[in-house]
Amino acid sequence: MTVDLDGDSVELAPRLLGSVLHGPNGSGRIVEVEAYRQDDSASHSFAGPTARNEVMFGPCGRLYVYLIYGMHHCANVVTGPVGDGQAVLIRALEPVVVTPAMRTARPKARRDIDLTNGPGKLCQALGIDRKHNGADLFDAGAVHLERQAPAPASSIVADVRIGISKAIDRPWRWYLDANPYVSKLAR
DNA sequence: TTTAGGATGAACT
DNA sequence: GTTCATCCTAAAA
Repeated sequence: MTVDLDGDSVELAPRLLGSVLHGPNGSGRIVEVEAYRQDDSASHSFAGPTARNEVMFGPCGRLYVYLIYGMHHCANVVTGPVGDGQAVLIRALEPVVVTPAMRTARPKARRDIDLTNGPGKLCQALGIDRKHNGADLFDAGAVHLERQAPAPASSIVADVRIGISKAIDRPWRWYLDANPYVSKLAR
């Protein structure tokens, strides 16, 4: 059941493109991801387990949610075996259906595009916050993941990650080519 | 259209 | 006290 995510985040991240993340306010298809590993100075898990990142070191298939810049939440899918701190950051979603709840949750979004085209935005739109930290994504709850067949390799673009200051050279960000919900395109 | 800077709180040094 | 896997607004071009 969860065997699917029991591997290396760098291998698994691009294979999550196309799967659907369900939240309290609605659902979205994953169109942009980034991989983070323990041997990666940009990862929260780099320096070992702490109170904040302990979910990353737990079983795969759980949700790791944290607060960034004092006001935004970011959602990650934990991968790999227990004791290995790695995860895949969900950077952008394409709404399956734009629900009234998503609109209400993101009054700043003028266009549908602005609803979920960034890691903080998608958490706000779907209603995901720290109370969902550690949630089992394979358990049919308010927040869960619906696996779909991986997107074809020909539709996936690899690029460097965004918003980090360390290990900036690793091409561990993947997104669906030409998808309008991708937060930032290749330079 | 693009760019620069501020907001805001928890973890960590 | 500093850092941060971001977003939004206002101002410049």
